[in-house]
Amino acid sequence: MATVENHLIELLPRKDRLRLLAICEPVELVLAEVLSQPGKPTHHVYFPTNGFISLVALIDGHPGLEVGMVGREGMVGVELALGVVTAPLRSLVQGPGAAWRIGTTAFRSELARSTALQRSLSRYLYVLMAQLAASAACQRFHQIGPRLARWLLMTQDRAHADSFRITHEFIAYMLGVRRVGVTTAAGALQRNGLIEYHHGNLTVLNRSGLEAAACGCYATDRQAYTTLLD
Amino acid sequence: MATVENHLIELLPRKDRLRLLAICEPVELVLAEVLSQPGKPTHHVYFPTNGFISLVALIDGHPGLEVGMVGREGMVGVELALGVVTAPLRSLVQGPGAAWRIGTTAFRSELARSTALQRSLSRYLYVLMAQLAASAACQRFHQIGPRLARWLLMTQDRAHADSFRITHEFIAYMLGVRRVGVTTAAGALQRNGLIEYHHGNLTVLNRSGLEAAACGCYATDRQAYTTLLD
DNA sequence: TGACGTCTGTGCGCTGGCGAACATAGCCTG
DNA sequence: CAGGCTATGTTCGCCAGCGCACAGACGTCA
Repeated sequence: MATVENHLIELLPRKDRLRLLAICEPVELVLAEVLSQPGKPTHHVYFPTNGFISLVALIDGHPGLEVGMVGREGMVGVELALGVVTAPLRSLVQGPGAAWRIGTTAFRSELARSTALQRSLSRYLYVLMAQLAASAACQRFHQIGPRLARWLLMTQDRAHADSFRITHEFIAYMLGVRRVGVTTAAGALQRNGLIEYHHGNLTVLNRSGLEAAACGCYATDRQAYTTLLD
Repeated sequence: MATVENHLIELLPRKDRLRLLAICEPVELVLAEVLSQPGKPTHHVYFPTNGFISLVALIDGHPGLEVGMVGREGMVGVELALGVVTAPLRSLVQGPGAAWRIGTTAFRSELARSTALQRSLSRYLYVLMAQLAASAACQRFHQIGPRLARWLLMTQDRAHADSFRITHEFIAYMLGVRRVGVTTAAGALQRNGLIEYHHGNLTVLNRSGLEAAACGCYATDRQAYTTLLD
C-alpha cells in the first residue's frame, strides 16, 4: 500500500494523529463487503485510504438507495461521534482498496481524549448531513441522466482513477432505478463521447463534459467538502 | 403559554437546565416564518415548546422538499452542535406556537460548558440523520397515499391536536408533489373516514386507521425517537 | 348580501420510469 | 474452441404522477 492517507486523520495535529494511528490496524476493503448493517451494533470504524464505500438506506422490503459515499475524505461509523453504537445505514464496499480500522471501544476512548478529532468528525458529520438532505431532493427532482453523471463523477473522485469496474446493474441499485434506465442513460453518455465501457469496465473520457451533464448536486457537494474540510 | 416544555431541555439535569433557560428568551412562532435559510449564518437556535417547523431541502430552482420535522422533541440550529454556523436547510414554521430562543454565541458557550447538553444534542442529531436518510428512500419507494398518511400523523403528533389548519397546496409543497396529487390522496382518506377537511381545516378522525394507511417510515421514525431520546 | 379570494374537485393529454421478457455479445473456463 | 455465464441492448405494455386548465364551493368582509 502506498503512503496514501485518510483526510480526516491527516487533518489532526501530529500528536493526536500518532495516537490514533497507534490503535489503527490496516485492513483490506473487499468489493461487495458489508461493513455495517442498519440497526446492528457498530464494531469498528473505518478510515478508507483507498477504495470507497456506499451508504445505503433500506426500508421495508425495498431494494435500497444510496444516500452517501465515503472515500479517503471520510469515515464509516460516524455515529460513534454522536455517542450511538448502532449503525443507521448499510455500508457497502463499492471500490476495493484499503482502510484503517479501529475497534469501537478503543475509538471511543480516543475520541474522548482528542478534541481535535471531535472537531474533525463534527465537521464531517455536517457535510454528511448536507449530503443526505441533498440526496432526497436530487432523487426527487433530477432525472436519471444527470444523476448518473453525478454518480460517475463522485465515483471517479473516490476511485482516484479514470477507469473502474462497475456494472449497469450495480449502478441501478445505487441510484434506485431499473438497470434498463441506466443502460439507456449510459448509452447516451457514451454516444456523446463522455464515457466508454465494456463488460464492467467503465472509463471516463471527458471529465468536464461529464460535469456539464451532471446535475448541480455534484458541484454543491464538492463545495461543501472543500469549504468545511480543508 | 402553558407550562409545556421542550424535550431536549427537559432531559438535562436540573443545574444545566436552569443555566440554559436563563439565557433563553420566549418567542412566538408565526406561521410561514422562515427561521433559517441554507447557506446563511445561524443567528439563533430554537427549542419549540409548541408548534412545529419543517426542514426543507432546496436545490437549483426546484420548489423544495421537506426532509425533516421539528417539534417539541427537537430543535432548530443543531449545526451549532457540530461547530458550524451555517444553516444547511430552510426551516419553515408550519404549525404556529412558541419556542425558546438563544443567540448563537450564548448557545455555543453554554454548549461548551454542559456535557449533558452535548450528549442530548448528539442523540438528537443521530435521529435527525436517520430521518434524512429515510426521507430519501421513502420519497423514492412510497406512493403519495401512504406518504400523505405518514405526514399527517407526524404533523398531528407535533400539533398536539386532532385538528389543524393546512391546505392541500401546502402539503403538496412539503411532499414534493402536485396539489392535485394531494387532493386525490386526501379524498381517498376522507372517503375511508380517516380524516375530514373543509377549507384549510383538517381533522384526524381515525388515528389508528391512518397509521395502517401510512408507510412503515412513520413507525420507524417514531421508534427512533423513543429509543434514543427517552 | 354580494363579491372576491381562497380552497378543493375534475378532466384532459403527456411522459419518465416501471416490470417483464428476450436477444446479443463479450469473457472465462474447461 | 465450445459452452456457460455475465454484461449490455432492445422492445412492449403499463401506470403514477406531471402540467395545465377550468369549475365549483366555501368564507370573509365590505
